Amino acid sequence: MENHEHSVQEAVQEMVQTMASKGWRITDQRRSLAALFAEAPGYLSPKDVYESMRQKYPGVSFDTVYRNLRLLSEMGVLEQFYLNDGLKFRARCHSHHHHHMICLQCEKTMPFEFCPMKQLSHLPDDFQIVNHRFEIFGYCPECAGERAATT
Amino acid sequence: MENHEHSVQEAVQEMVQTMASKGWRITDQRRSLAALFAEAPGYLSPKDVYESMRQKYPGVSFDTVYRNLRLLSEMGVLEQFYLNDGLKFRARCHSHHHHHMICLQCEKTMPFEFCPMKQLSHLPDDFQIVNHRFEIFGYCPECAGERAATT
DNA sequence: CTGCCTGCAAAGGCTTTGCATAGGT
DNA sequence: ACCTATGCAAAGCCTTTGCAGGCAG
Repeated sequence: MENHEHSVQEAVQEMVQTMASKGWRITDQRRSLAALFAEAPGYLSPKDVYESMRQKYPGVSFDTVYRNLRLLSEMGVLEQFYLNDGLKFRARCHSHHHHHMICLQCEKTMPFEFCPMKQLSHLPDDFQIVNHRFEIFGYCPECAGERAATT
Repeated sequence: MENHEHSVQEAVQEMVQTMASKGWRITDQRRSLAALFAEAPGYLSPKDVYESMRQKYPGVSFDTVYRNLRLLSEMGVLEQFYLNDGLKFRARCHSHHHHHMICLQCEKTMPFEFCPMKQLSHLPDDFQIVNHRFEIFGYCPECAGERAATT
């Protein structure tokens, strides 16, 4: 939309190349799917994806959407997340490690740099850490504004 | 099992009283359900709960389990959590604020005190924070041992 | 041309809902 | 006695699977 136009293109290319490198066929739909996630500011449900794809491919079916979401997740291009109202997907961040603030209304995500694991000490040291999760939920500036206005 | 026998009883009482105070009937099954969660060291799936309840009440039905899990969640007695393999429940911690380490194998949870929000500064201050989530995933001492032994 | 990808249809899980009966208050 | 909670059955999602035809490589 603004000046990240370039990185969106890059992201699509990266996803497509990942698919191709694993021997998957690059269909129009899969390219569109990659573009959809590259541009999405937040999480998308299978239904969101279906609705969105249907505008361009009226005959698209739910099972194809599910198949590709699943495959893209298994391959690490997308990441799954259970928000309160079900399973959602977003492009996985391949850049440096960071965490997100997630808007409870529009589900847009905003990255921030602080990682609690750096500060963390004296845990029981016999617990073998594999990964972690840290998210802050709330309302983004736009949604917070709306809510304040209508209340 | 050991010396937290007392607090388990207390927890059951607390849950039962919460139900009663909202005008709900205290059936044997609901009391058992409360006991089940008071004693559970980690997360339970609806199926786990069903299997467990069935031992005591062979005629129990899945829909009753779901109904009560839902009601207890809405009332704040239980909390829901999507682990990788589906929706799970556990008794909500009513004590002081803390976070958990969660074992990827046995799904047992272990509390710890560190909260990243205390350390957190310079987030975009126009994001209106509502709540947050911080979990560390890995293997608990027992499961880590098993894994090391069998590998 | 070959074999994966798609759309269709149907099945599979998990969860919810409607109704008559059992049971708490 | 009243009214909620339960069990049964069926329906409702959401997601996956099997199959024949279409399309990328």
